[in-house]
Amino acid sequence: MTSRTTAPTDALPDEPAREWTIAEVAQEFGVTHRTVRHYEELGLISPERRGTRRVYHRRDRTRLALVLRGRRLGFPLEEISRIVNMYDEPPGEQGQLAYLLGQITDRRRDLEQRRRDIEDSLQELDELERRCRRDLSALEPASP
Amino acid sequence: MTSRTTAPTDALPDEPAREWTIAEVAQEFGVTHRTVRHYEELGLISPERRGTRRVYHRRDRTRLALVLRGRRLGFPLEEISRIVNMYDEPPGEQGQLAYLLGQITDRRRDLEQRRRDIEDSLQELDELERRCRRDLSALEPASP
DNA sequence: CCTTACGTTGACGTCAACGTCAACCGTTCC
DNA sequence: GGAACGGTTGACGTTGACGTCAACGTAAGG
Repeated sequence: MTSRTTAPTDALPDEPAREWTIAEVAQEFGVTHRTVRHYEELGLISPERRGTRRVYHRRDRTRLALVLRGRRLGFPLEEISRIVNMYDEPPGEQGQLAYLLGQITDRRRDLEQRRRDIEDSLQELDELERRCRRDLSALEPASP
Repeated sequence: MTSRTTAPTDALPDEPAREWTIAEVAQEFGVTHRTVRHYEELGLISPERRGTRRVYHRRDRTRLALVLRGRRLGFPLEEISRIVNMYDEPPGEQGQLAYLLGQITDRRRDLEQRRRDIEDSLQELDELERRCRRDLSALEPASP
């Protein structure tokens, strides 16, 4: 009940190995089942197949949360794919690791730029609000 | 020379009323002329028309900068349109102002959510980098 | 056994944000 | 004066991120 859509970032120790259907994850994350399947087509998540049905585990939910955060930030899904795959690759050899470090640097630069953009936007919003309130109080000096 | 694409946020006092061609603004802002025209079709900028040619003024550059910042943040252009139009509307009457204040609140909420997402992402990147460097130093204890 | 609910696979549709191309116009410069 | 250059207007193409629809499978409940 902490957030509007049930905030499924949980890892409750009492549920040892829960499983979820597509309808459950879709609803909990506030997306359609089509979106979930689309992400699977792009390799962003790969749920277990039990017969023909998809079975989602905590791992899938973790990845989906990462994907949706990337989406909120406006990243294209292909880039998101590379990002989430950075996180659960095996340690790898030195070339891989150096490459990964480079990717990390790039991503950090990008995110820091975005943060600056956001700070600037917020500041300008503050300014605009001040002007707005000033104009408003100029219209009616006493609140009716 | 502060940024890669000449950072055209200037307002040099020595140039009293400069004008720009589409090629100039496109190059300085790092977009194509098609993009600039597209933004005009959507009403995001409205350059002067001298005969058939477009003539851009500081006002257009200011708006374009706002638009591109919104784009970097991943906002859809339609939403960006509403945002930039918030900034240079006339003061308006009390209903308008109240509405505007509501919009400001909404935008702020959105931006703050994004900022949280970015902070989280940056933290996780830090973690990943630490793991990465640890793995790397485990491979070659002395740098060759 | 039949319905109902949920799930699955294509496959086509859509919408935003441009890219690309053709055809054309107006200066300018040799 | 004509060729090159930059600009303009359609108009169609493309890509990403899904929406939507049809047709079908299957497990559960009455």
